[in-house]
Amino acid sequence: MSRRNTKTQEAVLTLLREEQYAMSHEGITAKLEEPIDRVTIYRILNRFVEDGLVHRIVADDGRQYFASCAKNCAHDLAAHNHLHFRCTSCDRVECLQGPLGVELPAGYRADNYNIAVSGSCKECREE
Amino acid sequence: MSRRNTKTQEAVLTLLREEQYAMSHEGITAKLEEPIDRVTIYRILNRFVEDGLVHRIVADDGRQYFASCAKNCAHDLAAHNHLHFRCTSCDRVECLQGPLGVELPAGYRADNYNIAVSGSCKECREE
DNA sequence: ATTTTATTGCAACACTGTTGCATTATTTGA
DNA sequence: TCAAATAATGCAACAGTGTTGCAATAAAAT
Ligand SMILES: [Mn+2]
Ligand SMILES: [Mn+2]
Ligand SMILES: [Zn+2]
Ligand SMILES: [Zn+2]
Repeated sequence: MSRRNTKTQEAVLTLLREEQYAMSHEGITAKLEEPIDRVTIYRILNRFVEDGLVHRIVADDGRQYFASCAKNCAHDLAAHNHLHFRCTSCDRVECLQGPLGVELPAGYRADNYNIAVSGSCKECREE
Repeated sequence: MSRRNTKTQEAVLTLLREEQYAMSHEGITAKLEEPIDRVTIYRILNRFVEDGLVHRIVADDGRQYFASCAKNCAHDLAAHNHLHFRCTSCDRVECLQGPLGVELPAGYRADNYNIAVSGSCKECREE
């Protein structure tokens, strides 16, 4: 099942690459000029994650956020072992700095990292 | 709005204190011998979190898990800055070891830590 | 051009968690 | 001890997020 190129997917990918924050489905919908079906957006995002173009963060608000993988992203598990910050005021989710030293007990295997902190970001606190 | 003592709440709290894993609403429901209304359980759990008796983890399956705070838990934010592991085979969520060195950029304030890793636990991998 | 099948849109669904409101039961304290 | 105040409960309805089924559409391959 090889992928096909569509305007729709291009639009979503471009959006994610231009945006410096991780975006929720809602946020993506809001920024797309041409309306795309909700379900289609979800399917596109899942495909992107599957293909390693994008990574998924589940924040403590229980929602999924999507961020384009960095250019230097090796697309391996460790590359996504970094901190995410969700500001409860502006509701933006940022990918922060490099890998965190997360160590599991012997015998455990990590398949996915989901490291998120919520609070208020610098910008919001300065008001 | 002071709290009142009820059998229902006792039952849930006892369950959480006896269980060594963080439990989901579903898991709690399954282990309660006397049936309690779904909504009541949710409300009880939210109260426990509010009162600092229990902490809430949102795993990357998007669901909430609840774990009794350790006896030595200071009930401050830092005390919950530890790793959680969800096994995708047995679906158990464990609270792991001590505080992780999570550093935020200057000017940010953390209100909640949600550090979760999913994968397979030792027990499941040994099969 | 024709065929193949990945992608889309729509409808319906599943799941988790919340809110409104009347009822019940724990506290308080007269 | 009893009555009043109100926290906790149960039920119904709702809200939000994400998924699945299926027919229609459109990209790619021949
Ligand atoms: Mn990230
Ligand atoms: Mn924990
Ligand atoms: Zn902010
Ligand atoms: Zn396991």
